[in-house]
Amino acid sequence: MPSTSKCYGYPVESIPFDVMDPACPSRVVLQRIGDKWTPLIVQALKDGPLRFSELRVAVGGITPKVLTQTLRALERDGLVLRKVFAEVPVRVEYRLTPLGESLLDPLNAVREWAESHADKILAARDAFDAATD
Amino acid sequence: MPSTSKCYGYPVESIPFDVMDPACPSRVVLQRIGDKWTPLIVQALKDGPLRFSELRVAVGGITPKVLTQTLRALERDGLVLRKVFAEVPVRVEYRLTPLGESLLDPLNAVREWAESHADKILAARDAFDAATD
DNA sequence: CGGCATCCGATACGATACTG
DNA sequence: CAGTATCGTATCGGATGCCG
Repeated sequence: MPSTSKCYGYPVESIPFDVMDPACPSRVVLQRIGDKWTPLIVQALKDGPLRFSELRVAVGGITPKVLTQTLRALERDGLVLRKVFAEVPVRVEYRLTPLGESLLDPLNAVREWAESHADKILAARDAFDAATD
Repeated sequence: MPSTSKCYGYPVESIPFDVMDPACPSRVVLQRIGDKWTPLIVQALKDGPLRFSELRVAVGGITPKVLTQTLRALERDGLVLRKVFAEVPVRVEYRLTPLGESLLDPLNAVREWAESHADKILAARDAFDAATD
C-alpha cells in the first residue's frame, strides 16, 4: 500500500478509489467496462441468462473468439457466471452476477446518452470536418 | 439510409439508434466516450474551463500527445470547445459544450460504480486466478 | 506554453478454419 | 453447440525530441 497513491490514503468511510489517480485500480475497472464489447454483452444479459450462440446473435457483429475472450474476462471479474449443463449437445448459460446487475444502471445511462445524442455528435463531426478542409 | 439497419427504420418519435446494431453510429459514439482518456478529461472539466497544462495535471498520467489527440477528437465531436487567447505566452482554454455537460451525469454514474466496486472486482479476480492455477 | 513529428511496442480486434 | 487455433492487421498509446 504505497502512500503515494490517493487510493489508499483515505479512511474507510470515504471512497478510497480515485479514477484520476494513475495508480488507482479503479482505472483498470473503468477501462474494462469501457471496452468495445463489455457494455453490449452485459446489457444483452439484462433479462436473464443466455446461451453462447444466443449472445452471438444478441450482440451483433461479434466473433466467437472475441465473445469468448470478453466472457472469460467478465467471469474473472465476477460480473458474469458461466454454467455448463451436461447434456447432449452441451448447453452453456451465461448470467449476470449481482455485481454484474449492479452495473446495469450506470451502463444504461451511458447507452441512452449515446443513442439519444449520436445524431448531434455526427452533425458536429461533419461541421468540424467541413470547416477544416 | 439503408433499410438494413434498425437505426434508420424507426419513426422519429422512438429512439432511432440501437447500440446492438453493428451498423449503428451510436456504437462509435459509445466507443469514443469509452476510450481510455475521454471519461477522465470530460470529468476534469466539470467545474469550468482548464488550460492544457492544468488538464495534464488533473488527469494523472496522460502524455501531451495523447491529451492533444483526445481533445481534438472531443472538439470534433462537439463535446469540448477550444479557445485560444492571443497573449504572450499563448493561453489555451478547454471547456465543455452543453453537449459535453450533458455527458457528465452518465459518466459520473459509471465512474462512481467503478470507484465503489473496484475492490470487489479485484477480489473476484484474485479468487478466479487462485482457482485456475 | 502548447503543442507537433517521429518512432515504436503492445494488444485489441477481426477473418478463417478447425474440433470435442 | 460451444468453443479453440492461427494468423494478420490496425489502432491506441507511450517515449523522446523539437518548435513557434
